[in-house]
Amino acid sequence: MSKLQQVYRMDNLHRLFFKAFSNQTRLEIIQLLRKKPLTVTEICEKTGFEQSRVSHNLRCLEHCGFVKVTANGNFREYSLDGETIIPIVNLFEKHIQRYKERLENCEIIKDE
Amino acid sequence: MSKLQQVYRMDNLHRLFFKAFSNQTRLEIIQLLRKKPLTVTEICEKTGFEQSRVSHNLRCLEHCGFVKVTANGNFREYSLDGETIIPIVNLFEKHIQRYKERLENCEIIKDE
DNA sequence: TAGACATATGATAAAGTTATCATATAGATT
DNA sequence: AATCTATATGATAACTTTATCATATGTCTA
Repeated sequence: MSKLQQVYRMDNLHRLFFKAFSNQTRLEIIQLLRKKPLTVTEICEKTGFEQSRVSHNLRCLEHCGFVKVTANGNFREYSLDGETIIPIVNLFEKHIQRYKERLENCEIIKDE
Repeated sequence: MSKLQQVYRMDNLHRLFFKAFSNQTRLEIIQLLRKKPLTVTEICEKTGFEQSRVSHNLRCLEHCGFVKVTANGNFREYSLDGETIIPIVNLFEKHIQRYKERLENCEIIKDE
């Protein structure tokens, strides 16, 4: 693999990683799971989101290694992957606090 | 501001923050600027991207506090914000290395 | 001040992402 | 086995994001 391909591949992985975070549904789920593991139904109740919306996005989060799932009878309990995601989620406050007004006003990455 | 509003506002800021990262153009620019400050023209040459594409995305990055710019005659030199962004960019390798195959195969956040 | 070079910006078509709907699967309970 | 409850998934319309084009602005030098 050439240096250029490697750089490209790396950028692409970074992009996919950040994409998983850059969606309100997934972020709200992540924030909820920071407190404790939850079932799909519980996530729906707490967020008000539709069940299929939650399931689709949990599938994404699980696939990308953000959450783990354990089957429990009829229910499936989702929890954050403590080793990698929790420390990352804990890290962004400094930048976000400093630049919150700007983040909220960017014309490229828009708040709807 | 209620607790709920505060949580919502926080999630939204996180989402905007990650959005700034979740785009290939912006990530390639960030990776280049990790090495040294560059002008718009230099970024265009190194990436092969169109000038207006680069300028639009630099505007976003500057607005959100990721890069700083200094005017230098005709040129404008862009550099990474060392205090917040460089440490963040240095942090993700562990997760990305561990889950790279999965990131590349997610059906929700797709590689084009 | 004219023109050459560097960068910025508005509008918009094309591309990508998301939520939703309808339906499927799977385990529990009767 | 039939039904109920919990969760998953495929298809797609609606929405969002992006790159591009055309053009504007700003700065330098002759």
